[in-house]
Amino acid sequence: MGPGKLARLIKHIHKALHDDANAILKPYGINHPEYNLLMMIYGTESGTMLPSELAEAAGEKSANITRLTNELCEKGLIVRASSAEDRRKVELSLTPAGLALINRFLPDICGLLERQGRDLSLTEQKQLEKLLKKMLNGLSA
Amino acid sequence: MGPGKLARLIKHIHKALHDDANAILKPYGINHPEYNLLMMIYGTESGTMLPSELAEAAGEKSANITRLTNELCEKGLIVRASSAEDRRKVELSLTPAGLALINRFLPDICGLLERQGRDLSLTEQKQLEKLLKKMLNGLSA
DNA sequence: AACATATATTACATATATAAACTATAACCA
DNA sequence: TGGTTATAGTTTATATATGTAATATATGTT
Repeated sequence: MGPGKLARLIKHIHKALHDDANAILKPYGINHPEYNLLMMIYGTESGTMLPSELAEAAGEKSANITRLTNELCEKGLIVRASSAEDRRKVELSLTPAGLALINRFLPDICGLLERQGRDLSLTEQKQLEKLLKKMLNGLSA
Repeated sequence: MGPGKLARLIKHIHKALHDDANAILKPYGINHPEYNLLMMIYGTESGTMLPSELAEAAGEKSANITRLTNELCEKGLIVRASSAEDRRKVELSLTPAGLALINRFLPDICGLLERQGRDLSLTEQKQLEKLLKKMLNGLSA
């Protein structure tokens, strides 16, 4: 195998995923990083996440999280509330408008996800996920 | 599988690969995108590539290629020469200094590539490459 | 010659990374 | 208690990276 071949493949796929997602999300007024944050909050039990948790999960720097969450707040999609137990912490949660937006773009996103996986069987997707996880283990992150 | 799980894995791996490569390359005065361009020219038969070919192969916009190749020119690692057959075209090739730099950082890079694959057997690496290629087919790029 | 196309660059706008300083709160400990 | 240190998040400034659109130049076409 050519040196760095896996790295190049990953780069191309990452770019394609990013561009496709941005194209779909643009009509909804958000970009891919903002979408990721919304979906992470959406996916929690409690309905809230801390900026530090988002930074960890999204692989972004805290300064970027502040910028991105500022944008989401200005758009009225999420709100900040200081935690009752530890008032240094900031709990981020979806507004009704944020939830409504998710429900509006979800069909489009599901279509995208389906297209992304259409060339792989379910078994292959599982296998790919397993291998990627294994690969990630060996890396600095 | 959670929706977008593959996309998140790809994102994290891409970031880790990018950061690791940048850390290794920094002492040599170049970054990961610049390294990619050098290695692509290095890998050709003719020893030269056009900006448009680099853009295609690297998945970068042509404006980015101009910027990156400017930097490489200023560092004396590559040179521009207008093509004899079609003077719109610009042929990019390595200088002796560029070639020497590649030979200097190659051992470090090989070490990195080995570490990146250390958690996967050769069979698994082949399998992963196959699945990634298949996935890339379904994407817009 | 006039027009359309291809290639690369330029100028501008946006996005992201990095690092330092700052606010507020919490934890610790003598 | 009072004083120190640590943590969470934001803010600010700066640097780097990338994307978009318009421009210049060369080529091909009719």
